[in-house]
Amino acid sequence: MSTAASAIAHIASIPPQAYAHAMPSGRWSEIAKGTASMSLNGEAASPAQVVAALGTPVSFSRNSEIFGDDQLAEHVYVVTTGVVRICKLMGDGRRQIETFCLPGDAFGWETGDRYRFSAEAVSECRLVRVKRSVLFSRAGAEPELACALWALSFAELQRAQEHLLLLGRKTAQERVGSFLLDLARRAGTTTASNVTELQLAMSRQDMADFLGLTIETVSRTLTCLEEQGTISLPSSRRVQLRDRSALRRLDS
Amino acid sequence: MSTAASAIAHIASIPPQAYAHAMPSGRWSEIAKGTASMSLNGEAASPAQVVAALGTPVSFSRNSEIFGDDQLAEHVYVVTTGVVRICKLMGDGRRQIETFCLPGDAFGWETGDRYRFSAEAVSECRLVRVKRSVLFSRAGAEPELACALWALSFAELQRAQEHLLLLGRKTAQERVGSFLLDLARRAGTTTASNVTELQLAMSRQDMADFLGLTIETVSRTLTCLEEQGTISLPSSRRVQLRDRSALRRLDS
DNA sequence: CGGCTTCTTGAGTAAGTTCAATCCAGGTGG
DNA sequence: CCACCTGGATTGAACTTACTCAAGAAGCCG
Repeated sequence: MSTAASAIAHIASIPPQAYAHAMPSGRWSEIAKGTASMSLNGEAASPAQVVAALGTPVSFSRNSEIFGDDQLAEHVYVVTTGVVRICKLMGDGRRQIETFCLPGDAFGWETGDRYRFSAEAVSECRLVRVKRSVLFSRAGAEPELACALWALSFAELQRAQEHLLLLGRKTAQERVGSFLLDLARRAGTTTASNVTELQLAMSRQDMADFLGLTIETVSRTLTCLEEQGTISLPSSRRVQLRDRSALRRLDS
Repeated sequence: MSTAASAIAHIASIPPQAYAHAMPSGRWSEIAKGTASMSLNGEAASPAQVVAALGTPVSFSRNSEIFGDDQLAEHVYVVTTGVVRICKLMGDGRRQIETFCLPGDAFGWETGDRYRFSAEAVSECRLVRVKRSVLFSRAGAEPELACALWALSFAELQRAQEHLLLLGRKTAQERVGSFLLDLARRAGTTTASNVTELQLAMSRQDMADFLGLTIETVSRTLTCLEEQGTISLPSSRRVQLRDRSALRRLDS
């Protein structure tokens, strides 16, 4: 299979959008009206697909680094399968995970010439890598692409803003509850018995660094939610949401 | 003075950029190269000015609401003078201030049709109000405007990402220190004796809700920094940065 | 079955919160 | 001019939540 053909296969498999509710993107003129759609070779396409069409597929293995902090920023990435963590490190080793990128999410946006954080594969993952120079030089001539860039980075902004409230003002229970609900919305599968189940790609340490807690607090909080009957934990990486209203109460 | 003429006066007084270091914006084709500039009637212009050129000036008095959470999102705003706080509220009254907008900053970005937070004037302030419908319908035809929109909302994203690290992983001292340094960079004035002085437009409560702390902790932390000789507090709303290296150590 | 990593649990501690007094600056009115 | 009032800021003491340190348990893979 040629690189181009394989890229097309990748693009087709990019899901509609992990954050669809926050992404009524499309042509600029349509954002104002709230109706919006994009196209790619005549087919309807999400912003992620419009961007991914300009790149080539790449794969990364579990825990490998996609790019490092302060590295020259040459590419933007769109996730096809798997999970990526975007993190910032402090001098003494404290780590904050800014976000987990799921299929359909894009990362690596910069206005400067260097990345301001690092990106690592949480699980095996397949991405589409797009040259920034290609993206930006084309955006000038293609309003639809420009709009897609805006929509994708704007989705990041919304996510970050929600996360500020979580980190600034929520309790440990609320943080874990919000996290589970968010993951369920973006990547949950609902079983026959109407129970939503989650496969956690990330470790407890990753969750802790995302939620601004310690690994022990995350573990204890999950146990506590299980004792309350809000969730069940068939195994440490699998979570079933038993009482969504209780979780939603935690989400505020 | 006609509205148009007064708008032009406003635009001219919008500062280069509060977050200049994060905004090498300009034409799309130039972002990739790292060189970039915009123009307005032949004059060089910042993204904020390009956007503000399409709006009309408005004023708000201290503590008045500019728009509320869940309100119909019809406008984007650019700050000319004064300070605006962008906040999210939880059901029980807990508040998180996402950001303080200073002259040159823009706020009110949305992809949906409603605001997802409220905006209030911290001090008397003058803004330029731009219709979203105008902005977006023009962006399709004017790549330079599209680029300005992207640059402005991207500046917000970078600020939010920095703030995530602060809220997730920093101690009270580090939070207050980072906050003071950030304000100094964006709005500080350096006196003859080479001491940077800040005028705080916001109350201790605002600072607390921005930093994810309580009002008492903010107050105690400032007192503590003063006792260490890092800052001095001629009055509760004026801060002098005495030992910047100590502050930078806190900023990590 | 070791030998590894990851996760859980427990006990003690510390950072920051809560509640409750002041304190202080800046208007207002006598 | 000064007493009074008011909203914001500071300080103190007790308390709580989440952290730290330490020990086990549970998976996972050779």
